[in-house]
Formats: sequence, C-alpha cells, structure tokens
Amino acid sequence: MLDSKLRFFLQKCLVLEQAKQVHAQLVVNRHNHLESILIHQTLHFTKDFSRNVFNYAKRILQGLQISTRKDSSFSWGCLVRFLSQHRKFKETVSLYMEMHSSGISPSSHAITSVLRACGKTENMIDGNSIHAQALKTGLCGCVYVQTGLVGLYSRLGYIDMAKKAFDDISEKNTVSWNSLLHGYLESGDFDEARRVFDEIPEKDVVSWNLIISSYAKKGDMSNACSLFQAMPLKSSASWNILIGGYVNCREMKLARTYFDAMPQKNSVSWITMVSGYTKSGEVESAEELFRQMFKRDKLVYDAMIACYAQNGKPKDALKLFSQMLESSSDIQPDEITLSSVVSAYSQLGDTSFGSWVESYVTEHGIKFDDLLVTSLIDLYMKGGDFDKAFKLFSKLHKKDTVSYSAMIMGCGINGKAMEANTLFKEMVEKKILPNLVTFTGLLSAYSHSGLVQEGYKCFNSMKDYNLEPSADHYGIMVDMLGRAGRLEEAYELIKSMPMQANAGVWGTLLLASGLHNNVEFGEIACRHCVELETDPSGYLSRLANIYTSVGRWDDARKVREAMEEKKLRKTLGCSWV
DNA sequence: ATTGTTGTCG
Repeated sequence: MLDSKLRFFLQKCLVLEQAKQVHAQLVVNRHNHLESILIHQTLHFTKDFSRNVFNYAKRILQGLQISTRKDSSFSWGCLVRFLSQHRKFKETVSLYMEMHSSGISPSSHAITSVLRACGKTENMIDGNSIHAQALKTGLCGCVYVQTGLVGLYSRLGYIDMAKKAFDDISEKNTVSWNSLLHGYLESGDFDEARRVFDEIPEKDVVSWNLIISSYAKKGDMSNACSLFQAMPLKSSASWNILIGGYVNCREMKLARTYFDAMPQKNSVSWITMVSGYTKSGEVESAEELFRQMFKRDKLVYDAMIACYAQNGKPKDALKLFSQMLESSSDIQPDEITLSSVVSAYSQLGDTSFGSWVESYVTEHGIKFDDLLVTSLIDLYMKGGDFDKAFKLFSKLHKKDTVSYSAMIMGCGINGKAMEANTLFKEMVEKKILPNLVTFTGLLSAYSHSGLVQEGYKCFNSMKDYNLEPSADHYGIMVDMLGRAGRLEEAYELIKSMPMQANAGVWGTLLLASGLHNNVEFGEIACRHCVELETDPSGYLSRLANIYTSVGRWDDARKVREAMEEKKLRKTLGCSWV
C-alpha cells in the first residue's frame, strides 16, 4: 500500500529539491528498494543536463545498502543512460567501466547507452569488450542491444561486422534496418545501401532521411529532391537535410525556397541557412534571418559569430559575442564559440585577448581542444608572440594542415623564412599535406626575406602537391620579384597567369615600380588597376609620385589634375598610355 | 532504450 503511494508520488518528482525530500523520507522509513526508482525518476525528468542531479543520483546509488543486484543494475543503467542522452560520451564509457569493475552486471539500458557512446566517440576498443560482455551476460538476445551493435559497427565503418550483427537479430525492427542502412552509407557502398533501403519492410521517416541525406551529401540534388517529394511523411529533419544539400551546392536561392516553404522550422533549419549564407559570403542575408529568429540558442549565436568572423567583420563578431554573454545566463560560450571569437581578435591583431581566453577556459571548465588552440596559435603568431605560439603548438594533440599553416602563415607575415622552412619540412616529413594557405605563408616568408630563388622553387613545387597557385600566390611572387627590382620578370609572370589578374596583383607591381622609380611598368600597372577598381585615386597618386621622382613634372601634374576633375576612367586611361 | 538533420581553427 505504502509502496504504491510512494511510487505514485515519485512519478511527480520533477525537481532535485523534491527528490531530496522524498529521499529523506525513504531513508527514514527504510524503503531502500524504492531508492532505485527515485534515481530513475529524477534522471528521467531532468530534461537539460545537470551536474548536480547526476552527482545526487550517484551518491544515492553508492549509498544503497540493502539493494538487490537487480536494483543496482537498474540504477546504474539509468545513470549510464542519463550521461549518454546528454552527449557526455566519454563519461558514459568511464561510468560504465566503473559499474563493471564494481561487479554489477549490466542492464540492457546500460549496454545500449554505452554502445552508442562508443560509436559517437569512435571507441572501437571499448566497444569490442562491451560486445563480449553482452555475449557473456546473455543480453545479445535483446533487439535493442543487437541493434546497438549494428549501430556501433556501422558508425565505425566495420560494415561486415554490422551485417553479421544484423543477421543475428531474429525480430528485426525498423531501427535495426536503419542502422544497417547507415552502415552501408558510411562505408560508401551506395548500391548496397540502396538495395537495403528498398528491402526495408516498413520504412520510417529515418529510413527516408538517411537515403535522402546520402544523395544530398553527394550533391545529387535531383534524386534527393524527388525522394523527398515521394516520402509519405516528412519530419523537420527531412526538410533540413534537403536545405543542407542545397547549401552544400551553394544553391542558396533554392535552399531559401525550401526554407520558406517549410511548415515547422526548428533551430537546425535556421542554423543551416545562416551557415549557408556564411559560406557564400551573404552576410546581410544571414543577418536578416538572425534578426527574425524568435528564440536564439547557443548554436545560432555560434553560427552568426562565425559568419562575421569568416567574412572579415571581426568587430561585428565581437559585438555579437558580448551580446551573447549579456543576453541570458543559460547561454554559455564553449570552445566552439571561442575559436570564432579568437579568430576575430586575430584579424584585429589584438593579442591581449589570448590570455583572457586561456583563463576563461580554465575557470569555466571549457575543453581546450586542438581547434581552439589552433586559433590561439594564429592569434599569437600574427601578433608576434612567438614564444606563446610555439608553446601551444607543441601542446597540440594532433598537428594537422591547419595548425601547421597557421604557424607558417605567421612566419610569413613576420618575415621568418628560416622558421617557415623548418616547419614546412617537418610537416612534409610527417606526411601532412600542405594546401594553398600553407604556400601563401611560405611564399610570403621568402618574399619578405628577399629569397627570390627559394621563392621560385617553392612556387614551382606547388604542382607536386596538385595545387594550382591562386591570384594571391601570383601576387606574392610579383611582390617578391618587384622588390628585388625584377619588374620585367614580374610583368611576364602576371601575363602568364591562367586567371585574370586582380587589382591586388597589379597594385603590387605598381608599388614595386614606385620603389624603383620605373615609369614603364608603373604606367602599365596603373592602367590595369584603374580598369579594375571603382575608386582609382590611390593608384593615380602613386603613378603621379613616380612621375615626380623621375622629374616628369608635367605628367605628374596631368595625372593629379585628372584625379581632381574626376574625369571618366576611360578618358584617363587613354590619355597617358 | 537503438537510427537521421545544425555550429568551430589557417
């Protein structure tokens, strides 16, 4: 009688404080066996992750004395599942291991949760041993556990093992089928995936979403779209997948069409659109959407801050960041937010923010991951704080193309050719492939140090890495040759460019011509600049200076007059070439 | 309970 009353009361138990009161009652009345249910209820009704609730539940669990093996297995399972549901995957695995070493046999809840966690963290080693434990404890007859195994092997790319686990399931449900489908898609076996999809007896919305998502990822939007139209019931995720597909193809107009047509937009829809506008550089459109958003979560802020940071608007990024800090207390920046913010500060050349981030991270228990460290390396290198940058660089768990490029780029800006060269050699030895940014850094390092021969060698070696020099790379070469006084050579290099030379490249030649008082190339360069830019006054005054420096006062005066009269560009262009 | 969609560094 009392049991059922308490049970009923426990179901109403939503908040930690209430749970504590009930717990006290249970202890007084020695209802130890109900404490497991209390743990379950408390965790079950905690929608957002709360460290307090978790610690509380764990404390009760450790204090359980007269509980049966079955009770504690159940409670541990609830706790493990709680962590997994709130995406604390590393902790999920360690809690499971703690349970295992306490001699508690796992429940099916615990096994499925920990399998999921292993899948998400790509932890095959623990995944395998958990598989073995499931076999030993006889839980491999449970569909959920078996499906969990299919999911684990699918996610980690062991499609043969996934298939084997799938075949072992006697009563396959749709989730089992979907997990297998996911496996074939993940392993890139698209034909088999399509066969599995067609074979699924009762396709649900996830089955459709999986196959549509794979078409969208391949960029095959016509198939993605026709399947989308064919599916009987669409979820928000279905729409988001389609929108995401168009975003990946830079088809922002179409993405917007579906976004506008979508009946129930969720946060993912908005973020997908904002990040799409970010990649295509349409900052105003992103802003427009951001303004329209009624409820902004952390990820939306992250997306918008990244939008500003990636599109050369660091001040706007910082403004939004401080707005985010002020807006509400439950939105807390994490390592992802901070890496965009650091990138903004880096563009402003403000190194002082680095120490703020470093203390903020330790104070708030934010993960200091390689991505955030890389953005700090960039900040310190650009600001000339090489000691800090090198220290962080050595602390990276895994050095990759981006972190090496950040280092080399910093060397380039600061004219450290030796260091850049050493870093480059190091990365080649480690088989880390350089990319266009790496070479931008290297070339500018050589250019700043006047190492023309090295620069040429480097420029020519780009094709060995299947890299096509961009206009910027040509620009650096022109700068290097120009500074060395090899203007003719620089001009020839520009003429050999496979793409149209931009105003930046010609402007570099103009600058170099001024450095060496060379009228011939100064005129050529200036003519091109005037053609390419709307406001030519800067270029014209440079040319005028060149005329002055060689004593051609008349020409200098003509150019200056023309500038003031604001004559049409065309007229100007013809008058002195 | 197990599956699908979103944000970060050069």
